[in-house]
Amino acid sequence: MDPSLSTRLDATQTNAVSVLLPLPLLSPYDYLVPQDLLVEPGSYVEVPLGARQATGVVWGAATGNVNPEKLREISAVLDLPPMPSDLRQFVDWVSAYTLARLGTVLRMTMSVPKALSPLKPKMAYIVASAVDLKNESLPGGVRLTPARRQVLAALTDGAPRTGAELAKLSACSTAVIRKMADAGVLEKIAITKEKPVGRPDPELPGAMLSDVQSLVAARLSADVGSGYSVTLIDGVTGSGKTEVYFEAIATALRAHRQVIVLLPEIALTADWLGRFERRFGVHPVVWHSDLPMSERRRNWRAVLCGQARVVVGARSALMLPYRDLGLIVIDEEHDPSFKQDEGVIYNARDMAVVRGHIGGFPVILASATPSLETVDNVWRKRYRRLSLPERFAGAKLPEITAIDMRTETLDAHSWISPALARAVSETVAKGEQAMLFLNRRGYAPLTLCRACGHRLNCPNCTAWLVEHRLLDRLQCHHCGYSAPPPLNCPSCGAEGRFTACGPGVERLAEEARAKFPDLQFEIMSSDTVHKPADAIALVRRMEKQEIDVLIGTQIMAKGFHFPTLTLVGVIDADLGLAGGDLRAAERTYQLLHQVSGRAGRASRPGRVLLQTYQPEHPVMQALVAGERDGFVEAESSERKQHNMPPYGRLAAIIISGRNESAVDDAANALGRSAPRREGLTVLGPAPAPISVVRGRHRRRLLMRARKDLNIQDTLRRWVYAHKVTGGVRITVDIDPYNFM
DNA sequence: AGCACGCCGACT
DNA sequence: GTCGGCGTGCTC
Repeated sequence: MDPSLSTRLDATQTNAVSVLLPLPLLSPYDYLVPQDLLVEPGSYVEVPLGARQATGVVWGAATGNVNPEKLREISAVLDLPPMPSDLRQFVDWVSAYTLARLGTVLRMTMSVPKALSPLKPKMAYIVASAVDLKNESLPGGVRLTPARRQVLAALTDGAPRTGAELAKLSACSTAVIRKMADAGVLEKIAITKEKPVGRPDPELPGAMLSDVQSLVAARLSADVGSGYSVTLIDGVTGSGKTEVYFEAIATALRAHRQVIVLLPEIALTADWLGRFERRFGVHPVVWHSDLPMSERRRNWRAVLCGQARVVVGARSALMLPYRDLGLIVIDEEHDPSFKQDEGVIYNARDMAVVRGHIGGFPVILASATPSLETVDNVWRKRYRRLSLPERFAGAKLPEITAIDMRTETLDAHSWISPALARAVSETVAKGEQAMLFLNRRGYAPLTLCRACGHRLNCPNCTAWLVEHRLLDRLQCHHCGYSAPPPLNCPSCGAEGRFTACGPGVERLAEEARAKFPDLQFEIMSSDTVHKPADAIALVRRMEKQEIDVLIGTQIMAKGFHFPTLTLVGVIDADLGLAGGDLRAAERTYQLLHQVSGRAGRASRPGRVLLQTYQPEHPVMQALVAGERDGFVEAESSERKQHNMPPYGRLAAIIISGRNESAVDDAANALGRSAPRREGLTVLGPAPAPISVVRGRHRRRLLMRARKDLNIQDTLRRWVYAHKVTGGVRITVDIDPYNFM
């Protein structure tokens, strides 16, 4: 043993531990453990920090890298089960991989500070022991009025009720109750009741599965409890992926293991929850960003204490303190929304696999259009693939045709080609419905002045303002800026000379209404559908055939089932291909495939028309020919050639700040000191494509490295050796998806 | 994240 | 002369 270490341990009497705090700190702090406190790794503790108290987690042995005389004592151990060790390992791993500070990653797991302390007790009433209900004799000569009789009746089961509950049950005012308490008829007690979360029942009958589905379900179930594995369920839309992974969930439940299901935010629909409830008898515990505080609190505690058995949510559900996690399902694994772009920048799909590896349990990825990253892992035999090739109940995949827009003649300010218009008429004439897809919100993406050519742009960002005619406002989709449309041009002062350029869904709806005055149209975008209830209402109206044509953005693409929808028209199939995004082609393919899947989901066959100016593009060719695998292989060899992910590593370094020259200086300094070594290139600095967002100027550097190089080490030595001032911030994005 | 310290503009 | 803006730095 190192003698200096032993004296140091003696000096601190060895009863010190390290405590990680949910603050932007790089490492844990050491604290003394008082004799009367019992702590273990993972204990949630309260510690003094400067002048205040903070809650943290015991991370392990003392680090010993601070003067022992500076150490202060842990104040209290919270009355909670300790943070499980696999979650602590996971926090360490995520921090090391993403280069986010350790304390910042811990904070994601402690996102509900109120959940750490016990619920504050409420006052409730029970019948006083002196009251004899049989003889109706009340103490202190209190008369038994009808209202008072009602109150006593509401309490006969012995359960305490709050004043408000009791007043409601017995249809009287709280004054009656207070009076009865004062007279000694009721007794006031403190209660801390927490509504328990539902317990899913795996033994309820599941859906009828086809032979292939049963086989896949059985193989997934066999994995549960036998260690780490990753399986891709590769199944076309409507092949019953959900019902199949439900059986794996049932197996995990029988084995008393907790389960996470991650869904893209917009796929967490009433439809999905309904299917879960039909299979397991209750709603799952849900977790997403706009959950009310009381529910967040309850769910967080239910996860830690083990009452929550299945948690369904967006990516942040991965960071909750599960005590016996045994299965993670990532539905729509290819979806780009699993990548978090702010704060701790991470990809929930990849981190879920890591969590499965640390915890030693299976991870299931499901998709009809798996990401190239995942397919490559299948090819390299790191993941297993199970295929569901058939649409359930005999439904056929839609036929996809391209409309060559170069040969169609369209009027000015018109985006629906004659060919598509004909298809809409035919479809509606058969008593079926159509969908027009345009992935652009609002009326028009650009407004310009015909007098001087000025473009209306956002005061905080280098972006155009999007006109939203339904709201009569101009909006910036990058920072949320919103203003009424001006009368005069801010540049030349000309009045009423503005002209809208390009279509959004609102403008498309205007054209469609003019072309088909007898049909019913409805717009579906995040502007018209805010709550799940809005979506349910819309689905109902579709089912009742009150809508002939649905016009919308990508929120229509997922999780909705419209039985008599048989035509999908894609207005601008090329839209996502512009811009130098590494995954533009892959993403466009996935999105258009997804939207196409809305057509003909029941007994009637569907068809899809893609309006494109480049029908020879590999994405269009693959969609039309139904050649998904060929497309993925072509995309793969393209990426391989350029050493792009998944065949090389990528990291973006973003330098931002309000002072443009300070940002430039910092970016140039980073560029000059970029590491030079074999197998590694650094590009930039260059202004970000949207160079100002929310008033912050941004420059980017891009690092590309061979797969066997440890880019985190390189980045730490390079980027974090720079100290920046003047409000400049440096962010590192490992495996970037967003190049804006 | 808080909170204190510290150095430059408009007020009792 | 002070009050106060929030930039920088520290908390075991």
